[in-house]
Amino acid sequence: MNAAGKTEALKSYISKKGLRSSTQRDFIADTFFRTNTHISLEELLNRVRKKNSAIGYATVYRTMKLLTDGGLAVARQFGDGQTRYENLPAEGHHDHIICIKCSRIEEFTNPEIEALQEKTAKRFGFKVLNHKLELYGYCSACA
Amino acid sequence: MNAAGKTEALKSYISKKGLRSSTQRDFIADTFFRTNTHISLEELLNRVRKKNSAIGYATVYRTMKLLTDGGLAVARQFGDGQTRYENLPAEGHHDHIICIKCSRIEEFTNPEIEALQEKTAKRFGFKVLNHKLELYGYCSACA
DNA sequence: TTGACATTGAAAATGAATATCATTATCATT
DNA sequence: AATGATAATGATATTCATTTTCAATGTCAA
Repeated sequence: MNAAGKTEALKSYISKKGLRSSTQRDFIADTFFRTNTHISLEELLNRVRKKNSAIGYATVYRTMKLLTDGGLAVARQFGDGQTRYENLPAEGHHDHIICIKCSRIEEFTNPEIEALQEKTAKRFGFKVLNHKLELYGYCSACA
Repeated sequence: MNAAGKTEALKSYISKKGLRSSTQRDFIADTFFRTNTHISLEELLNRVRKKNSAIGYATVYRTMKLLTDGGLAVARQFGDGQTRYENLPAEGHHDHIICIKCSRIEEFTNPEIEALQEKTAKRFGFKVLNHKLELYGYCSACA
C-alpha cells in the first residue's frame, strides 16, 4: 500500500472507531508513511518537529499506538530498549536475511513458509496476527 | 549442555575475565540453569528468594547480564516490556509462538520451515548460521 | 595476613512508555 | 452559525523495568 492508500485506511479506521481528525495526527502519520523502515520514536519526533516544532512527545506516542492498533504500523523490539516502528512495505509482508559480517540486509517473501506458520499456529490454537522471521548468516561476499 | 556443564562453563568464563566467585552469583546461576525456558527476572528473583531471601534484585540483574555475555543465557524481547531469559536447551534450536494478550509463550520446531529457510538462503547466496522465528497472535484463551 | 579490587544490597538514577489534566479542537445536531 | 458532547493536545507527572551509585563486605593472589 502506498502513502496515499494508508492515509485513506487511517481515515476509515478513525471513523470506524468514532474518533476525530487532527492536524497533528495527520501530519505525524503522513511523516511516518513516508519513512522507509524501523524508525524509532525519537527519530520520528525529530522529523516531525523539523516542520512543526510544537508537536508534543505524547502525541507522537499516541499516534504510533493508533497506527499500530489500526494495522498501519508494526512495533518491533530489536533488543536495544527502544521500540521501532516499521512502515508497511508497498508489496506486503517481507522477512529479513542478514549478513552478520557486513550487515547487508535482504528482504524476501516465501508463501510456503507463511503457510507452514499458519499450520503451526493452528496446532497450538493460536490466531496469528503477525510474525518475525530473521535469518542470520554470511552473504556470498563474506562467506 | 546440562546444568553441571553450564556451571563449569560459567566458572571458566569468570576466571577468563578475571572476575571472582560469590555464593550469591553461584546460587542465582544454578537456579537459572535448572529452569526450563523464558523466565523473567521477577520470576527468577522469586525462585531465588524462596531459598535465600537476602539476595538483592540488582544482583540478579547483574548475574543474568553476565550469563548473557558469557553465552549461557539468551535475552529475548517479546514485546511486553519485560526481558525474558532463555536457558540454553539441551536439544538445540526451537522457535516461539507468543500470545500478545497474556504473554503465554509456546515453543515449536518445524523441520519443513527450517528446510524452506535453507532454500531461501541459497537463493540469496547466504550461508545461514542461525535464525529467529516468532509468531505473534492470540492464544485459545485470549482469542 | 594483607591489600587490591570484585561483589553485594539498598537506594537513587535513568529512560522509555503511559497516564493525568486543563485547555483546545472537532463535528453532529440544533 | 452556535451549541454541546467529547476527542485530541501538550506539558508534566507517573509508572515500571533496568542501571548506576556507594559504602560495606568478600575474594584471592602475593
